Formats: sequence, C-alpha cells, structure tokens
Amino acid sequence: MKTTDVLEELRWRGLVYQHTDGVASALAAGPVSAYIGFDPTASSLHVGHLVQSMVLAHLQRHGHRPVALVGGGTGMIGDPSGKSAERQLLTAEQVAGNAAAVRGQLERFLDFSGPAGARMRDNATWLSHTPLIDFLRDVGKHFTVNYMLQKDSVRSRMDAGISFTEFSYMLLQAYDFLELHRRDGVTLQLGGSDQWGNITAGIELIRRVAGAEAHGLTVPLITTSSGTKFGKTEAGAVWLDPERTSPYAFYQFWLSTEDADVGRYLRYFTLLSREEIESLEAATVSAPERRAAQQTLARDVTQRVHGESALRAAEQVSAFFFGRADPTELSDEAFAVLRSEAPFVEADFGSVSAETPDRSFDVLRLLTESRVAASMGDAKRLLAQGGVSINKRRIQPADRSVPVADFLLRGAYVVVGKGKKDYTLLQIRF
RNA sequence: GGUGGGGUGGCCGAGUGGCUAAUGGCAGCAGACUGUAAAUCUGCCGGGUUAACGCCCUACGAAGGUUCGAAUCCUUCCCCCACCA
Repeated sequence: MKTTDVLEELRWRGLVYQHTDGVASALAAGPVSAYIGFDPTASSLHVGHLVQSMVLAHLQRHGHRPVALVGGGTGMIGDPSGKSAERQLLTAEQVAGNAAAVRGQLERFLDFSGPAGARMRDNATWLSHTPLIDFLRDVGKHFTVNYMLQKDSVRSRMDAGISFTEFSYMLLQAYDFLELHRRDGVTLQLGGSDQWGNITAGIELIRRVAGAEAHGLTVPLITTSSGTKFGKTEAGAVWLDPERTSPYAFYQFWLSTEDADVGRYLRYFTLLSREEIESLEAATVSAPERRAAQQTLARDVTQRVHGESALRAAEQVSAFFFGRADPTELSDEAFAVLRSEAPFVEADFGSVSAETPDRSFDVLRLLTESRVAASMGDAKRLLAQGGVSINKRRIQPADRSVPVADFLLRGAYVVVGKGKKDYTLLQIRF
C-alpha cells in the first residue's frame, strides 16, 4: 500500500477529527514516523484505547513507522485534558507496574519487524533523568504562560482549579514529541481529540528548538448513538486484559452493538475493506435480525485482542447461553469450555440449600451465592419480577426452593441466570 | 490570613425539627415488545429478617451535643468553591 493513501483511508473510516495543514503532503512525501502516547493510569488498556492502536496499525499498513509511547513519566503527573477535576496521583510503583502491562498489550497490535517496524518507547527514559533546571531553560523558556492558559485543557479548569503539576503536563508532552523527533525522527503525533492542545504545543517546540516541521492529527471521540458512554457496560469499563474482562464478556460487548453504530464500529475497529464493510451495512438494513455485522465485528475484534482459541471459546459459551442448547445435553467438550470460560463461582451446598423440603436449593441463596444478585433483597425482587432462571428454565415467583435432583448438572453444577443475558455457572461443593 | 457560600444515596439535585430510606432527573436492574439491537411502555432501585403486613439496622462530610424525636438546631473539626489580602 502506498504511503499517500493512509490519510484517505483514515478519513473514510471516520478516524480523522482535526489535523495540521501539512499532514497530507508530509505523508505523501514518503514514510514518516508517527507516535501516540498511552498514559498508564490503569494496569490495562480498555476498548477506548483500541481506536488509537488501530490508527497506528493503519499507518503501518501503509508503510509508515508507528511508535507507541508508554507514559511511564507523564503517568506520574496526570493529564488535565478532558478531565474536570484534579486527579489522584499514582505511586511510582503503580505507574511502573501499569506501564509494563500496557506495553505488553500494545505489542500485540503492531508489527515490530521489517522496514516499517514499530517501536516502543517509554517517556520515563528521558523524563526521569532530566534535571529540573535544564527542563525549565530548554523547554519552559519556549512557552509563555499566556499561551498555556489559552489551551482548552487549562481554561476549562480555571473554575474548578488546576494544580501547577497538571498545568505543566502539556510541556512534558511537548518535550516527549521533541525527544521522539530526535531519537526516532518522529514528525507526526496522533491522539484523541482532547490531545490537540498538547500536540500543537509539541509542534511548536520542535519548530523552535529543532527548526523542523512536525504535524498532528487527532481522532474523534467515539460515541454511541444512544448517548451512553462508549466502552462501558453494567460491569464498568471493557478492558483488554482477560483477567479484568473475560474474552466471553468482551465478545458479548461487541456483539450487542446497536444497528445504528455497527457500521461505524466496523470502520473504527476492524481492518476490513470498504467493500466488505459496505456489504455488511447493507445486510444490517435488509436483514437486521441476522446481526451479520455485529457478529463479524465481535469476531474480528475478539480475535485480534484475545486470539483464535479464546474467540472460539467465547462463541461456544455464547451459543450455550443464548442458544436453545439444553444444559443437560451438553457434550463433555462443550461443558469443559463452559467451565473454564463462563462466569464461574463456587459455593458450599450448605449455603444454598433450603431448610425444607430436604435436598432442595434455596433459589434466593443460589442468586446471592453466585453473585448474580447483590443482596437477598435484590434476589427477592428479581424473583418476584420473573427474571430468574436456573439451567435456563425460568423459575416462578412462588418457587422459593427447587429440588436438587431436577437442577443439578453433572453432579455439581447449576447455571444461575438473571434476565436474558446474565448467567453464572455455580459449582456446588457437597 | 479575612469574608461569604457549600459538602445529601453511583451522578446531578430537592429537602431546613416528626408525614424522610429521604421529591425529582440521569444511570442501573427486571418484565412486555423484539433480533442477545434501538425506541417505547410497566415495575423495581440501602441492608438484614419475614410467606406477607411488619420489625430492626445503616445512611444526608467527621465527631460530639440539644430534643420525646435531627439530613434539618448548637459546638468543634475536616474538605471544596468564590471574592479579598
């Protein structure tokens, strides 16, 4: 693929929000090195970061060199961009641990071999060893406070207050850009739309210090058409770390994408061609109930993030929970997948058995012990509302207890369900 | 340092001595309709206990106090904001 086409590709995918004037000609002139920074504020990236990784991947596919920067240094400070309040500082250990985890996740999206081989950098490398006086003279001198106060990230905080620490963040990021320009010849910085101010500060610094022309491009904020925050579920953020968000839950997140959003998401989060995406969009219009676009999206993203075998397991678990499969007829192999991939909790028989009649499950206890319900009151409400199922059989509000014999799978398991989507496999210890 | 305003449930935001587990909105959960979609409609939405009515506990920044009774009054402390210095 030609280096020139990347901007056009990013445009039709809707991944361009704002850019400096010279970007097009710079990309056309040949391979450029471009970077995006990821601050290690948590021990895992989440789906919101996925867009940025995809932009790097697109650049690489078109022959440019992507540089992923982990903010081991800036993560110590906290970026005020897009934040309405001062942030809690993380400890040095937390930042270092998070940075290592984030680095590992980023590595999966990029190809580090070949002429356009990706590079991974950590700004702690230079930021932790820059003497304060040098920084103030070499970087600080190039910015007026007046200029800094104009930036959205600062201006929007003038009422709520902003510490000097966070106020300084843009200088650190500007310095990163300069440093990467020197080390790796980086001339383009990408980022979320809230990064525009920080990016332009870096461009400014490179122009003044290195006398070179650098560029910036920002990616739009991902929204859902129904106005909720993208990347959030009932359980919170959707993480890339399988320990935090299971591949099954991850797959389900994408699969339940609304029709109105699925076309955009295919553009943002997959590498599928324009023709493929347009045909899936057409399929969503003509046969929405088939959910072909959602399935393709879920498969593609889960596969890239978690790998082929995790995807297969997620699909099997989904097929069981959402299909017509009878839990008593599961094959050994299918059950093994369910056992290892589905939400899973153990409980002692004593804690879920009913007083009377003998050898019965207390339905409310099954709900609380499996953590499907948060409290007894919650469990009671669910049951009264008809939202409870065991082994996919709906339980009537009057049935406070059910015979063990009728509901035990493989001598030790029960599938506890709430509503149509929320299931947990409970193992009973007798 | 001074003056003024404020801290209420996941969030926003009413409430200014009993009718307040605390109006309302958002978010969330369940049901109906569907396509594991959206929208819409209905119900729920602190915890324990009860078949249920109910009872008990915890909660309105923190700790004390006044009162038969406090989110509401008083005292001290902590925190936030605005203006002034």
